[in-house]
Amino acid sequence: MLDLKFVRAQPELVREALAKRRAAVDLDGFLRIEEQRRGLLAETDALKARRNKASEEVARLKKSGGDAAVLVAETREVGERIREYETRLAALEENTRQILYEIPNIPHASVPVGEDEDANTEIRRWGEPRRFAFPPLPHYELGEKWDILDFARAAKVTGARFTFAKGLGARLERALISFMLDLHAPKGYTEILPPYMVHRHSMVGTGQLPKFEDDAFRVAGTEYFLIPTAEVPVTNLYRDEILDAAALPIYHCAYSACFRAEAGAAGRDTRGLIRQHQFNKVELVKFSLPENSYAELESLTADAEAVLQALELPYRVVCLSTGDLGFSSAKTYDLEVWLPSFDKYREISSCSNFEDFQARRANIRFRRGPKEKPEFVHTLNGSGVAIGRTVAAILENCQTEDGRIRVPRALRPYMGVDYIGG
RNA sequence: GGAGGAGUACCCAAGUGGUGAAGGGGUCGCACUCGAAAUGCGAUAGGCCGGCAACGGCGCGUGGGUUCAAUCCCCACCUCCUCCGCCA
Repeated sequence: MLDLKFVRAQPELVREALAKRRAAVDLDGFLRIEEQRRGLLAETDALKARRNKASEEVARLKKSGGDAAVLVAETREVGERIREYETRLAALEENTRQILYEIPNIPHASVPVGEDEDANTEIRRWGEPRRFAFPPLPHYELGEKWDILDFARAAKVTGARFTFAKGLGARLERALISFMLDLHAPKGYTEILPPYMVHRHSMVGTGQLPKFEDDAFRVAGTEYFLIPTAEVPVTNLYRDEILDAAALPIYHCAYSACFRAEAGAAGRDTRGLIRQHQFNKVELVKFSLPENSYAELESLTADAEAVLQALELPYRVVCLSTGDLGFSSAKTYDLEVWLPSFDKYREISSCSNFEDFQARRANIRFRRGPKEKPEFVHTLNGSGVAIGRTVAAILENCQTEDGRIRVPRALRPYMGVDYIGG
């Protein structure tokens, strides 16, 4: 959520930012309603001031044995007008809040301007895509070949976009989770195992709602949502709190299952592990002083990259353009891992600085000193990294000519084997 | 799921319809002190909204209601505690 005062003071800046994002928001309409709201609020407050004064007078009269009947009758009318004004005010407030909740964040000045992912800029590459002396198999064929991934039975038991991992496949998921958490912990990330369901307010807090309700799974008969990422519960950990500046920055890492309805993704990535309704992910979340958040974004991205480097998986870092940037983010680096079967780099991590956009929604603040006014923290997060896509990347990048999978050295202590298959 | 109890500030806690929401601890400031402790004095309901400001409004878990006026009365909900039931 943007700062209402900022929107009012700098509407042209906001308009420009929205245009860069190709976001359609009726800013003039919003400002008009917002002005009405403030006018009505002032009138309502004035009426309330009158009523408060009159009530005090009634109390005084009654105490001294006087007759307050006339004043009471007068004030009753004021009360009725207040009620009427408040009803109209509530409607206007609901209106402005709804619009404000659906205005995306303003991209940082360093974000490349462009319509879509074609305008993303490559920042750096690590590793060399391997040249295969044989035609590499896609991960889903390798997974079925060694009976470590079972898509058919998952479809039978649950439906499309679900998977059973079996044997060393299940072990590989578990190994990756442990490996990643163990890698992040020494860098100051306190591990969190969060609830996999949250209420509506938390989804609003991080920006998934109200605009993207179709993308989320709602548990029928409840107000709970399955989390699309651990970002939601972990960022909301400190909602409605005022943190001590000395406690910042706060780093958390969290493993969770993630659930996504993938609305609008029909026909895309239908095979394999790339796009599932349920997948595992280790997430990194930071709470930072505003002045440090861009430095924190760089180190967060480096911490996510460390995972791929340790697993010897070639990747590149791209900076998302204004047209490709997520709703809540001011700046995002995607890590894209090399996937031989696609002959392409595919997203495996997304590292973002949300500045105070989520903090304002979730009301997460900090205080610099005992007498200082609270300020909003900056929140950041990044996948560190998506487990399912890492499994896909390992199977494809580490396959041998006979179709076995050479386990990356860093993972062997967790796997207990050097090869999968054979 | 059932029965009972409770939610007031950083913590404990009083307040049962009427101007300022007691008191204590803690914290901050000042005094005393070489310094600290102890002591004394003072401050301390955060915060949010509107306003250039003066100031006004909101705020006792949340949302409604009754009333000229609600921390207080009524209704619903949320959370926590105790007991019962069920349960990995």
